[in-house]
Amino acid sequence: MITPRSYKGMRDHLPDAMRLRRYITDTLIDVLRRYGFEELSTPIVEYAETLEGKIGEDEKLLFRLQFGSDQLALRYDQTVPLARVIAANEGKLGMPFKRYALGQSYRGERQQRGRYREFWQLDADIVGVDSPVADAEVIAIVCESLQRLGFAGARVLINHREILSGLARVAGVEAEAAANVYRIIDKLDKIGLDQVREQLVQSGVSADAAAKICDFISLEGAPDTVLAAMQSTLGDDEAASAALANLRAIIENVALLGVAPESYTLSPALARGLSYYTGCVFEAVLAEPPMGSLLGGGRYDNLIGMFSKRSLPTVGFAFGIERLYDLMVELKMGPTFERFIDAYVTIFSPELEPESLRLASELRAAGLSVLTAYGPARLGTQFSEADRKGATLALVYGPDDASANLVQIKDLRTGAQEPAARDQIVAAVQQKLQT
RNA sequence: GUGGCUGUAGCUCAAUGGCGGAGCACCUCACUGUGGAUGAGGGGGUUGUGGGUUCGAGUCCCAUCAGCCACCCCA
Repeated sequence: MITPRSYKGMRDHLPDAMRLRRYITDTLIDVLRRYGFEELSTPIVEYAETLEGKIGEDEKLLFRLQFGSDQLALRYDQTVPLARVIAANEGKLGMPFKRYALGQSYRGERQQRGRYREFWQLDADIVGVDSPVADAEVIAIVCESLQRLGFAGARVLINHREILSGLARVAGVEAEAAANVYRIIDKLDKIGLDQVREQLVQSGVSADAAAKICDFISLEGAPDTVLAAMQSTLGDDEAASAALANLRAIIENVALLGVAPESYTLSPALARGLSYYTGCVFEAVLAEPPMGSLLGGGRYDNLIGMFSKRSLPTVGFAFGIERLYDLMVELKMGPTFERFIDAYVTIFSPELEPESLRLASELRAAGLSVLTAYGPARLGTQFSEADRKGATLALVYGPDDASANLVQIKDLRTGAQEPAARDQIVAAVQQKLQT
């Protein structure tokens, strides 16, 4: 016998889990469709060279595999494969191109809460425009989606990579040390300002520069206030000023798109790890319980250029389905899914089995989800199974019903039972389901 | 990848180094044309796995696997 075990960090999704997971992804995809996104899906396996050199230090987390002499890897996210497929099909797609994709990605991390080696993401991107309207649109989508799922308290944190670069320059940090600075300030929420200052100094940043950086990342308040304060620190840096103007435009458009002010905030400490981001970056977090970010995204204007002579500006993000799901289970959110089968057709006796199966067939042809018994059994047992399997109605066709041309329809929600004419059964069942 | 904690029935958890249990869930019956309630009965475990110490190990030791937490980093 083989021990039935699954690989660490990877989990099976049983029907109970899949109902909620499907609800989550259906809800999110519905929002994306209303914004005009189209589905574009790529393979899980890529040539290793496609993924290498795009994601930064975490490249060591790539699951690598070899088939014959082919050097392959499982995708680490869906963004890099998107860049590849866009570069190869640019002429067919028509810019700007808005895509979404639902699927697994793989990272060889040690498993922890909210972190799995196989995890599902719903990725969405707008390819081919650098307008701040596009950045604003994806942020609006994110806010709307979280609302729809019921995460009223979630907040979207927004920052800009070029503002961080400007901060590093203005503080006098060497270009090579900048990545380290981003990594440290990104931990502000977790370790606090004093620890950030300490770690900055430890990493070789001067006390003066560390103080400047800490002042900057402590900025908070309404976007206008924060932007003005940023401007006064970074005003002399040309690239940072451009980034501030860009971020201002994005924020203005987010408001125009109808997003409530309390659902997003500027967060000067937000850095995000993936090395391909070039502009605006954002993520969504929930204050309680702790779960890391529910989604993450930003603008990456140079990634497609790594696969093509011509680069294409792109902004995108990915929902973390595992985290959304785990949180919704923990917080008892989402529908209850008590009745997800329309009808269960009982089988009274061997003689009446054929007619019961015909009955089920008619209901299915009308588009209903129908279970049948797999043989005669005590009616009590059959009702019990019908209830357990989530049926709304149970149908009985017994000898008395057969001779009277009736079918008994029992509503398992209430226990009430009524007869219906055999030749009107589809309409009668549909009518019952409406109530 | 590094460090720490945990692992007993499907689930939640008991059991001083001395006979492995409870509640819930599941199955059968009371009930041969009616589920949820009630009652009676039943099935379930190599105590994650493999070694070791001991007269005796769920309990102590080592290894391993998995999960949780902290790093690292991230959805």
